[in-house]
Amino acid sequence: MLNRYAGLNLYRGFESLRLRSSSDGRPVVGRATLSASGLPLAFPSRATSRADASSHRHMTDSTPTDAASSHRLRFAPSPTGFLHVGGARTALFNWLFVRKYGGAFLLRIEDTDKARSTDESTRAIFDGLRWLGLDWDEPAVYQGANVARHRSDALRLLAEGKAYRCFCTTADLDERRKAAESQGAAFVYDRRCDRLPVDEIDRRIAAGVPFTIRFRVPDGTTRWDDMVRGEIAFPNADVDDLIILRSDGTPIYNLAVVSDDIAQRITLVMRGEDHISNTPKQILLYEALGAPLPRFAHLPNILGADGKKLSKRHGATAVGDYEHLGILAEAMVNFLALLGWSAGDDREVMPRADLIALFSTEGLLRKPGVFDVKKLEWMNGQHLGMTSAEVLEPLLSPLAVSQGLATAVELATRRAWWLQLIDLLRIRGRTTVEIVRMAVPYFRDDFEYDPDAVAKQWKDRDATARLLEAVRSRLAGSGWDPVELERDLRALADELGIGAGKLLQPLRVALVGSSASPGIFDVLVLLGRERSLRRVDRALTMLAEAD
RNA sequence: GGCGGUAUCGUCUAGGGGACUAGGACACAGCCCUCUCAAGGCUGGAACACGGGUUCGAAUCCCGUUACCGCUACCA
Repeated sequence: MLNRYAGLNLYRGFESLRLRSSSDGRPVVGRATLSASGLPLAFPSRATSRADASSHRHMTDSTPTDAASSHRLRFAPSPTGFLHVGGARTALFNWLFVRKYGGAFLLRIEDTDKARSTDESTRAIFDGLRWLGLDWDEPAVYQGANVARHRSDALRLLAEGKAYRCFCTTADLDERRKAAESQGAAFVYDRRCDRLPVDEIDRRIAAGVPFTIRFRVPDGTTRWDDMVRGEIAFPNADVDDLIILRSDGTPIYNLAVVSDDIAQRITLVMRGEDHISNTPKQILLYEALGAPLPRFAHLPNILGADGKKLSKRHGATAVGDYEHLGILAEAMVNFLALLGWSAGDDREVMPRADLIALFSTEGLLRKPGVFDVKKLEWMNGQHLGMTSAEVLEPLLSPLAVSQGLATAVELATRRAWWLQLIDLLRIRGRTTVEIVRMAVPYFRDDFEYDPDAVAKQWKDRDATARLLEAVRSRLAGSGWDPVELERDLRALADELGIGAGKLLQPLRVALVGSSASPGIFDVLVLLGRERSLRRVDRALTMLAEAD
């Protein structure tokens, strides 16, 4: 980790501030395009271009985009892990809002917790958003690049008497907190440092006693009209005097967010419900800083099957996990959109364009929802069925290659054939991974024969052998297209006096080793005459060999 | 503990005083279609947390209870 906070020189900064009555602090604008950590990733991708963003816009209906009231929303994840589905959902709603009503969707990486933030996580967040197709409209901002502004905002509050120095140590605070809790009481900071005489404060500063800066919460009640929950009010008495600047001069979350949201002129803060209790603190900070308030919207949490907030122990919770499981980004977006929002009618499966067109803040839900993987898979199957083979091919080819089914060159040479196979398989599978698995017998001869299918369809070995013998000679003389094959094979069944199924099922096992596959005549065409006959021959051999 | 939030089938939801013997979807079961599977169609079981109000009338409004979730850091 690079020492991105080097050179803060905090005590000097504090001193100079104390002598001055206001922070003259030249506004420090974060160098947004530069990653504080040196990541070469400031711009997301071509998908971020203005042109692209506006192409989304014209797909939606109406909604004014007059610059004066243009919305500015942001997604502000902390890079301490992979992009979680909860975070992805939050990002999606912010994105949907902007694509629907106009404005800008911003990305801010909250990397001020240097102990936990990693470049790898930042990359994972970019990858996840890119995969989902959630493009942001301005270069990503790194919060760590703005600590100077955060600090000057904190010092300004100090200078204006809206905050005070607190000399209490962490150890002391912990002890008092523990004591209060053991008596069943809620711990609230008793403002003892706010009552220190001026000369005592000066003495401690002179003695180099470390201090934090605490925001002095005013009397009254803080309320706001939450876009999803209606009015929420907190008596300020329940809001603790929060620390806004650590004793090492770095900012605390609530201050940093407010400072950045003001700087980025955010108009609507849409985030998870776990931030509800941070909101009064932040509103108070906006007011103290003299900045106009944004609107707030708190989305419900996403829960695991056990009803607890979704976390790693629930299994796959990173969006990247689902990408690897074979879920389509379109399906993931669709599914996530329905977790906390409803179109108001019974519409569930829909493409992104409809999601944008139908999105409305009215449809935002308050109740936490359980992440149901089964339904995600079903929805993915629906999307697979709606997506053309041409679109699916670039997704499936790498998988087929990595599974050793073929080389990329081979796939390219047999593209028409490959597309035809995809077309037959896409409505039968629920994930791309499953489709590739189903494709195995069409690529390789060493596929597995399903024991159950063999036991059931090749029960009477002699009879099956005679049957396949007949099928083989009929196949050898048949024209090789679905219509002729069907005609000839059905005729054979008639001649033999058996139902078509009695003939086709044993053949299916011979061809693909399973009792489930696309229509048998399509399978024959896909396999080709030579390979089909070879597989029948092999089945005959297997039937003869078996005791 | 304190503060805040939420409460309709197992799950996601529709519902916003009478159209509700509560609708749809996933999952589950059965049937149909059919060369199998998938898809599709049909059918079935399955819910308004509880208690008070308000009202001619409450899933819908109000209060309380309960349950669950979140927050309660010199984390974000």
